[in-house]
This record gives sequence, structure tokens and C-alpha cells, in this order.
Amino acid sequence: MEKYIPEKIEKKWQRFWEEKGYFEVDTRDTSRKFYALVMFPYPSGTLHVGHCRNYIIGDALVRYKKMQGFRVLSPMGWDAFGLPAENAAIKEGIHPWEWTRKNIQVLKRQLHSLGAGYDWKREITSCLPEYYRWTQWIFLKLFEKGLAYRKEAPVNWCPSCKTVLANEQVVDGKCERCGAEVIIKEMEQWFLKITQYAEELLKDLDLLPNWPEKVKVMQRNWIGKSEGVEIYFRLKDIQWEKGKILPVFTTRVDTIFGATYVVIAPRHPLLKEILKAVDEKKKKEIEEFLNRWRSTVKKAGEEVEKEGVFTGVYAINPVNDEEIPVWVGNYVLYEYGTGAIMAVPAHDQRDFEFAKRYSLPIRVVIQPEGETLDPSTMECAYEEPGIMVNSGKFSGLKSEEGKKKIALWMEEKGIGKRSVCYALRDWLVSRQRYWGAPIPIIYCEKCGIVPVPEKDLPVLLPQNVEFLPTGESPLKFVPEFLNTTCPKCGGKAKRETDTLDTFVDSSWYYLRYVSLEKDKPFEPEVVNKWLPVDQYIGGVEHAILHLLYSRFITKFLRDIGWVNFPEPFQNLFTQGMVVKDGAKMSKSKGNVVSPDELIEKYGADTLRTYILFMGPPEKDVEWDDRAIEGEWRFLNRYWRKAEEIREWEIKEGEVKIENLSEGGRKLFRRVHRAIKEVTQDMEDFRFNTAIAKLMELLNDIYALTPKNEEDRKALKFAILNLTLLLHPFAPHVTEEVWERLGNKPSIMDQLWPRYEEKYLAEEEITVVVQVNGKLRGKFTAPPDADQDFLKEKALSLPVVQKYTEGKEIKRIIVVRNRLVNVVTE
RNA sequence: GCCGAGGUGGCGGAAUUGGUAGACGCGCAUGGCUCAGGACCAUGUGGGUUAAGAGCCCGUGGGGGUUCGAGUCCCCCCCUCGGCACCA
Repeated sequence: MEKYIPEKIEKKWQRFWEEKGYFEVDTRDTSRKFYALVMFPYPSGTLHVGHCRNYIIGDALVRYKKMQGFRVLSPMGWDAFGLPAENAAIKEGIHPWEWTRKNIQVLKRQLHSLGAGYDWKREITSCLPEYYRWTQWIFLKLFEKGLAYRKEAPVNWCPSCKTVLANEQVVDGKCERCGAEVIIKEMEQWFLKITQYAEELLKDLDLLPNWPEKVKVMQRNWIGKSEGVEIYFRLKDIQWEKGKILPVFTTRVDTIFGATYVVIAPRHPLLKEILKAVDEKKKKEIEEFLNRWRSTVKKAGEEVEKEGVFTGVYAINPVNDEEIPVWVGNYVLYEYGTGAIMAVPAHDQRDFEFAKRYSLPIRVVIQPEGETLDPSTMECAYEEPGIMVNSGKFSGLKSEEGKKKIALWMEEKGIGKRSVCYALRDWLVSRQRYWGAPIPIIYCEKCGIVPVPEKDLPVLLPQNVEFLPTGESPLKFVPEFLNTTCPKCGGKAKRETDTLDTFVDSSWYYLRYVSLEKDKPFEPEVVNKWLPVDQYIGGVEHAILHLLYSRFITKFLRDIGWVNFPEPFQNLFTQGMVVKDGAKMSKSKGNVVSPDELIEKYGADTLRTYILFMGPPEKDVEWDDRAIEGEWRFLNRYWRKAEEIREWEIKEGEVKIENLSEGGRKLFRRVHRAIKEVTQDMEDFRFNTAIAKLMELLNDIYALTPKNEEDRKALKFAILNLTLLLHPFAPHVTEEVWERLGNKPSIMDQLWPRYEEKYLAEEEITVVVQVNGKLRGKFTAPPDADQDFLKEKALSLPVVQKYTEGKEIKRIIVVRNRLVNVVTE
């Protein structure tokens, strides 16, 4: 009997799989295809066991699907552009590519040592020109369709990373990457018009029943659809681009009769006209306010004191022709709705605070049922539904009903129309950094903004650059890059020096994996057959960012005819974090657990099995250094038993049930049951319980002392099936055992085992006996015994007689194959 | 504040969806093997009561309810985690 030495066998099988190309797939053959994808990593430093969970889940799935006869595509690559590489360049003087390349080597080694199988012929590295050339191509397509554009807008600026950030990259007012407080700046930047797809991105979430509800809810929140009414206020004495009309958006049109003033955003274009029209004193007052507003540092996600100033002009409420003042206020966003609001202080807390501060009138138009609100004593706005009052012919209606009626009435009268607003903003994609794909745009003195012609792609990122975090792209200081000629007129021109957000890189990589073409981003014919991805696996931290952007880009590519499906990821699984001492693993906290030492000590199979056994894969789990011993023991026990059985040199042949001992029959049935249950667990991603059942099966194997040759055959049958079922979790040791038991490698060529229905039933069933719902005893019975038999048997038990003595038996509940409950008075 | 997920032994976690709560594993205890330790093997392990066993009582965040029977269903409350939040 040989000892189990993982070190010896794991290297052997990793080499075997690689040499025989076990994970390579020809995508031109689309029969029985299964596209399994784990989110490609950003290559920073080394993997810890938390990252490993992702790849282990993915690999278990890949192997399981392969054994089910699917042609599984399992690619891997590197999300290789990004700030950490550039920061390393600034700090350590190492070139971002050098740093990235080294990290890729480390990660690759680690993935190999886990035994994770990938088609390395399809490796993607997003920072290499052969890839980012096509990222730039997508940008040009977006530009061509008017979906990539420049605008000046308030943007998120990270003072530490010295670059702008997308809204999605600001978490709690802080930079998602470095944690610094993000401030709002007015800047001209490149945006992608994701808002054009807002409705579809929202609606098509319904096409994704197998996405976690949590993720869909987050996306819905983020898109933030609101249905309401755009109301046209008439301006008194003043005109602007929309004539005398000032549209405002509200979701509470039922409160329109309570509007006592109107507020426009500081950036609202009407303000320019107002400044022209009003007298000097007023003008000064407004400008003072605007200057104060401009000079305050606005932190992202921070609520500021509501301030504003009366503009001197009036608007007319179209429902009652009332003249109300137009204010400008810092709490109104230009980016949302129409950039102007009607203020109903009695029924909106924000307006209420503003009205209190400036002593503006408060008028109640919604009364809670059975109560009377008094504006002079109200301490906060009443925002709930209620009965409408002071609302002309709508008074007396329930507010929810009034909302609908007023909207229709306004449309009839032409003083408003129903409208929809989204909280989603366009995606800011320019970054003032070096380590990203250059934006393929040229600024010509004569022709203005000119896209780089497709044939000139890629716009190469220059190699020799000085890395100084100045707040401007380092490319600005590379004259050979910066200065160019206009593709249109041939005149002097300058290149765009900002680079693309790395989320642009990752928004389409899953398409390229299936078809790595030289002269195009991918071959649509192949992509349309392999996509959508059958199973996508990754962290929930991308619930909004990457997953929303990818959905957007897919829809765009569909609209320009490059793909024919609306959603890129049919099924999504988000795994939970592995935490240590209650916190996310991170270098700064010093609580990272490296897979390397664990693999050295126990082998990859033990680590893989343990990580999957720890708990349900979608939930966070606490890492425990000691508990991994359990899996080490399990695999050793498995190995020893397999060796013992090997030494019996059992002849081939089917197990003959009639020749088995009672214990042998029991084990034989347990094997069938294990196949059934483990298969179901695999389908449901319940790897933890699948492994628990395999441990039980091994315990059952150990429980049988063979009475005859047939029993020994049953044991071999059991260990072979256990080997097959265990393979997705512990691929190396199962390959080795499979071979040592006299079979031809690879075990992956075997079909996943099947169970037979007739062997699932137990020979004997334990029936529980309750008296008044309390467990009092049990007995055994043959399966499917009839009710009367069970009733009789239960009543004959001495315990039951003890508890029912002198009492009337009211009812007896019999649940077949399960229990008898005797109910007394 | 709103939305979502969750609360089960000393610990990680199971529970056929209303039917033996605590599978499986860690840890712990006792015994075996060993010069010894480790490894390994066997047995036990929710709490209380008891010399021990049997027995009995309690027990799935708290309180109430439905039911022959509730971790599971309903109502109220508490706590933890995640997301959103001047979005009109």
C-alpha cells in the first residue's frame, strides 16, 4: 500500500492534462457547447484563498459539465490595465507592463497549482495592443453612432488617484480604489451614452431568471426609474431657449396645488437670461450666491445645507394661474429631470427645509385620513398618501387616484405630460492616467474632434513615459505621441491624451475569447453560437459596474449588427467572500491566507475540497486554519481504502445483488442514493452538501466488512463511483486512484455516473411515533407499509400505551414511511 | 429612511420544503496503537436533571398565532450584514 503524497501526483496530472490538451476547445464545433466563464482577474500581487474560491467553483463546474458530455469552453485572461500598475511605476520605478507581466506569471503559476483547467490558447491580456486595438475600435463605433461624446459636467475627482471616476466607482463618497474622499469638479470629459439604454437595461433584467435577485435589485436601484409628470410653468416677463415655458419634473403631481415656489439648478441655462433681465442689485445677489456655490468644495455623496436665492422672476402655476417666485437653489440637480422643480414644502422634506429657512409659504394639499395638518405647527413634511384638499376640483380624492387624474387632465389641457426619468447617468470613461487604452481621437485646429480612422488602429501607448501624478495624463508630456496630423485635412493636430476606464476593456472580453481574430474584434458567426455565456461566475462587487457596462456594450453591438443576442450572461453566480477575523482579506490588514503554503502542506485537492466544503458558495465564510484538517483526513481515508481495495485484485463484472450480504446490499443502495443526491447538489451549486454526502458515502464504505467476494465487488463499485463523483472537487487524487484501480486515464473521459431508481429505496424504514406531537418512540417497518399496519404497530408500543392510558384517543395521523402521531384529549 | 439577505451547539454549517432539529466536518473527551509525541483507529459529544443509564424537561434571535405536529407558514418586535439615498 502506497502513501498518499499529493505533491507527487498533482504535478503529474497537471502535466498530463496540459500535454493532452484536455481543456482546449475548437469553437468552430458548436455541438453540445457549454461556455463557463469566471471573471478574469486584475493581476495585482498574488492570489489569496478568497480569490481561489472563484476559480475552484468554476473548475468544479467545468469538470462536472465535461463529464456530462459537454464541450466546455473555459478561458482565462487578464484585466491588465489599471491604476495599481501605474502606481507601482511611480513608487518603485518599474514599468507598468513589467509589473503586470510579473504578476501574471505569479497568478498563472497559482492557477496551475490549483489544478484549474483553462484553454490557455485563448488567453487574453487587455493591455496588449492586439486586444486594446479592438477596445479602441468599439469606442470609435460608439463615437460614430453618437454614443461617445464630450461634455462639461460635474464629475467625480479623486484627489489621490488624480483622475476622474465614473459614478459607479464612487462608494460612500469615497474612491472605490483608494478610499480617498471624492470631490465634485466641473470638467469636460468623454462619456458613453449608457442612458440611451436605460429602459432596456431595466426591462431585460426580466430575461435573466437565473441571476441572483440581489444583483438585479441593485441594478434596478442604480438605473432608478421614476414615473411622473413634466409640468409646464409659464414664465412671467422672461424668455429663454424654450420660450416662456419652464418645465419641471415631479413624481408627485397630486401635490401640484401645494406648489408655493419653483427652484432651478445653479447650472440651469435660464439663469443666464435672468441675469440679463434683472436689475443690478438682484444680479449681484444672484452672482454672489453662484460664486459661493462654485467655490465650495463639493464632496461626493455629501448632503449640504440647503441654500438659494430669489431670482426676481415669477412663474405661473398652470393649474391655478397662481404667480409663484422662481428661486435658484443648491439642492436642485441640473443633471436630473429638467433641472428645475416645483417646490411643495408641505409634502416634500427638502422643500420644507428650504421653505423654513427662507420663510416661504407652506400650503397643505394632502391630509392624512382622520387628521388635520396645520402648516404653522408642522415639524416636517407629510410625504405619505392621503386625501387631497385645497386642490380645486380634485379636492376630496385619494391622492393616489388624484395623481392619475391630474396627469390625464394636464395632458388634455396641454399643460403637462407624463414622463419618465432615470437616475442612471452617462458613463464617464476618460481617465487622466497612462496605463489604459488611449482614446482614439485627434483634435485638429481646423476640423475639431476627429476620430482616428479604423485602419490606423491601434493607437499605441508609448513605452517611454515619465510617471508623475500631476492630474494630467502623462501622455501630454510625450511630444511624439501628442503631436500628429489630422486624418481629415492633414494639418497640425494633437492626440487625445486621456485613456479609457478599464471597465471599457472588460466590457467585451468574453466575446473575444471564443474567436481571437487578427482583423476584427471577433467573428460574429462563432460568437453568436457560443454566447450568451452559459455560466458566469464572479464576485458580487461587480453587481453594478462590470455587469451593467457589459450588458450595455452587448446591446450596442447588437444594434450595430455584430452580435444577435440581447444579454451576454445567461446565468450568473456570485460567490461570497472568504473573511478572516471577521474582515475581508487584504494586505493592509495583514489577514491574507495564501494558497501556496496550504498546497505545499496538504495539496491542491485538500484545499479545493475544503474551500467548497466550508459553506454555501454564495455566502461569506470565515476562514478556519484548523478545519482544513478534516478534508486532509477525508482524502487520506479515501486513498487508503482505495489502495486496500486495489490490493484485493477484484475481477471485473457487474455486482449481483442477490449474492450480497445485508451490509453489501445496504452499501450498494447508498451508492445509488449518493449519485442521485450529489448530482442534484451539483446542479444547485450546493458543493458543501455534495461533499458532505461524499464523506458519508466513504463512511458507509468503511462501515462494511466484506462477508464474501460479492461484497468486495460492491466495495469496488462504491469506491469507483465515489471517485467519479469526487473528481470535480479533487481532480488529481481521483485521476490517480482511477488509474491505480486499473482504468485508463483520464477520468474526465468517463461519463458522470447514473443511478437506478429501483435501488434508491431502503429495505427498512424507521417510523417515528409521537403522542400529541411529542416524540415518544420508534419502530422499523418495510417501505410503503399501509396505514393500518403502522397504526396498529404504533399503538402496540408500551410507551404509547403509557402515555395514552386512561385517555381517549381522538385521532391518529399516519404519514407514510415517516411517522405516526397519536392525539389524545 | 427605503430595498435586499440573514440570525440554528464551543465553531463552520445540515434539515427531503410542515413530519426524528443539529447531517457532514472542526474542536473537545475517553480508550487503543506508540518508549514518547505526532499521525492513525474506535467510541462519545445541544443544554438541564442524574453516580450513571433509562426517563423526563428545555431548546433553532424575542413575543404571539395557525396546526395533530413549526427551524420551516402568519403577525409584531430586536439584532447583524449588503445595497441605495438632496434622483424631485
